Amino acid sequence: MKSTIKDIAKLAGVSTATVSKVINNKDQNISQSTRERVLALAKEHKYIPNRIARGLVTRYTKTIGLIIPDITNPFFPGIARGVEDKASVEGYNIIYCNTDDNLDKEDKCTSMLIEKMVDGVIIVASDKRKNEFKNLSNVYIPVILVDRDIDIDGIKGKVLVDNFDGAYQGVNHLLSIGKRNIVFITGPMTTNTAIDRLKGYKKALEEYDIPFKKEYVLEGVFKKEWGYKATDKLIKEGIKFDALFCGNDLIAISAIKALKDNKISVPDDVAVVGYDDIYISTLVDPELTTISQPNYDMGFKAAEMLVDMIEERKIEENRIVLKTELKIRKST
Amino acid sequence: MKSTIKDIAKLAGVSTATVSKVINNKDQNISQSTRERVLALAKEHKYIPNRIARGLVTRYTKTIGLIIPDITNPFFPGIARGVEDKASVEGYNIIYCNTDDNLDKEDKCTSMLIEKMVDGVIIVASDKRKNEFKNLSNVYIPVILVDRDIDIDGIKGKVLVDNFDGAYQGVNHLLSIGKRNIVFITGPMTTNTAIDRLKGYKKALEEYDIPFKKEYVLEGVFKKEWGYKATDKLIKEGIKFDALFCGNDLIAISAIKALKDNKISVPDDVAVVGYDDIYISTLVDPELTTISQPNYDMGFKAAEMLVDMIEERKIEENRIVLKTELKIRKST
DNA sequence: GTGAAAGCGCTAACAT
DNA sequence: ATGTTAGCGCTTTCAC
Repeated sequence: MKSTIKDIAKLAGVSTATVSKVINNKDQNISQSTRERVLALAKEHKYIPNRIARGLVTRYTKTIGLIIPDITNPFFPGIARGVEDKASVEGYNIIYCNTDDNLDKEDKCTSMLIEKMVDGVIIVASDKRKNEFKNLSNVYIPVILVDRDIDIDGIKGKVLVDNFDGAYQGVNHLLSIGKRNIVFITGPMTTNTAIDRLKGYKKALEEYDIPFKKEYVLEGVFKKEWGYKATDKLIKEGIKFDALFCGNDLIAISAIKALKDNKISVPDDVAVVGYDDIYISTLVDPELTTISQPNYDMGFKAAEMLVDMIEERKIEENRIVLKTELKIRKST
Repeated sequence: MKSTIKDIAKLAGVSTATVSKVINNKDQNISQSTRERVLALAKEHKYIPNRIARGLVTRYTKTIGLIIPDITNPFFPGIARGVEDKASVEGYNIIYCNTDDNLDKEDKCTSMLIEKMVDGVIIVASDKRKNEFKNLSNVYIPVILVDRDIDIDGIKGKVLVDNFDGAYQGVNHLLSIGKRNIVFITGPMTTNTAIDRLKGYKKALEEYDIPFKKEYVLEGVFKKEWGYKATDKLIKEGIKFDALFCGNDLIAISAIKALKDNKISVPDDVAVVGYDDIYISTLVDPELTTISQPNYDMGFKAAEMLVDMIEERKIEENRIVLKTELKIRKST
């Protein structure tokens, strides 16, 4: 049977208050002898403190909530791992939920997290969200937004990635290797992510005095099917292009597939740049040139910021924008 | 400010006991009028019950622990998602930890989970583990092992995959298309997973009256680097082979890369079969023939079994072995 | 039908 | 240097 603080107190012949003090090594006013006795007994009887009970009185559970769209999407495990790594060294556990970018599920998650008294939450929120998280509004725990820059009331911090610069780098690279007809196969333009990247795309073109053509922007979804479909359509419609700048690696990889199926060589005829640098991008043929996103770092930084907030340490920045990195490989 | 059961009780002019009863809709002996009044007040004041407090008295927190080696490894997100999906419909949350197959981290995780009073745990445990989880031994919560079949005391259930049959199917397929010199590039033979697959490999050969050659078994690690290295070595050493049966898709994909780099065509010269069916296996060129593992189902079934145990429902089976499925694609 | 009281395991003043 | 007490928010038994 699990032993409680009472058991240890009784065995040591002291009060529970004393045991509590030595377990949490608070207060130096405990004699060395009782301290040792208590510690020895605790060890002997495999005493594991009950954090639930502790949390009820201290109001801190040492648990943080992590809400992401879908752990099965290769973009998110890096974030989840970064969060957990930092959280665990700080003594926190992670309760994680998937939302499929569904607002109802997000609300359900936040509600459950509140019930469980998490100390804070990290969320990759749906772009569809326009208003605050209703469950989080009347509760004073810090909430950090990751990856998606959405304007929501009550958000205490953000950890983002510079999408403008990322796209700029990718397109600039294509231009620098002589490509001039660069098609941008993007996800939904309702998201800041896609909007910022389009800006970066335009900026790069501008610097090379290349007029922007809106028929070179293909708006779809961030899924692999879209890459194939979009590329196939370009070819069938006879649109002239010599490069593809893709909204993510999945799109890029399936675009390459479409090109191959149409006997168009990569990178000679058409160069392809992806986005994300999911780790299979080095496994495809040709290896994919892509914009590497610091997912792990995003998670890590978010956890760091959150813990700092929870423990009321001084926060340097409550909006961190991480840089992406262009990885030049064989597809360009 | 968050309202408590006391607040609602005061507002409704009843005792906390009454509020508790209506919130948990226990006991029919509550008049319709008070029930409605309480419910209305709870809604109006956004009352969210505190499960931490509740857990302290009921001994159930509606939380389960999920311990996996590394969420960043494409094999695990499917399991994690399956677990969460089933758990959440049953009203449970997931606390997740990564262990990197490190026994110390596993022990640390289990200890934290006990501190947080989880109702049960699902674990993909390290093959290195020989003895029971010490933190879980004197606490009476169910523990379910997933994917790796390890003999540990105190385990209440297992959800596994038929590795013998999976390997048998893969090798049998290679034989059926006329391949006779089939190399098995595997992970460490210290794991039941690898051992069972070797058995399946042998069985298939036997049925075709092909003698087993131990130089056709290359033992390494379940990482992509190993696939390239092993294949490269085979070629350099001039070993004759016409098929590769790989321990996982990462190995297979990088093996294909090595073949291509050596101008060996896939599948004509050498056919390749992977294992796992991580979703990029349809994105590589050629699309990979592989053994599809029911990861999501494993997680889902494990959560189902665990919740059944926690809620003391009748358990049909405490050892589930799921079937794999051969996906024939372009690499064979 | 409803409430009073005890208690889950723990911590935090405040005494002593 | 240690103990007493109250209480975190909730459920549960038993009494009315």
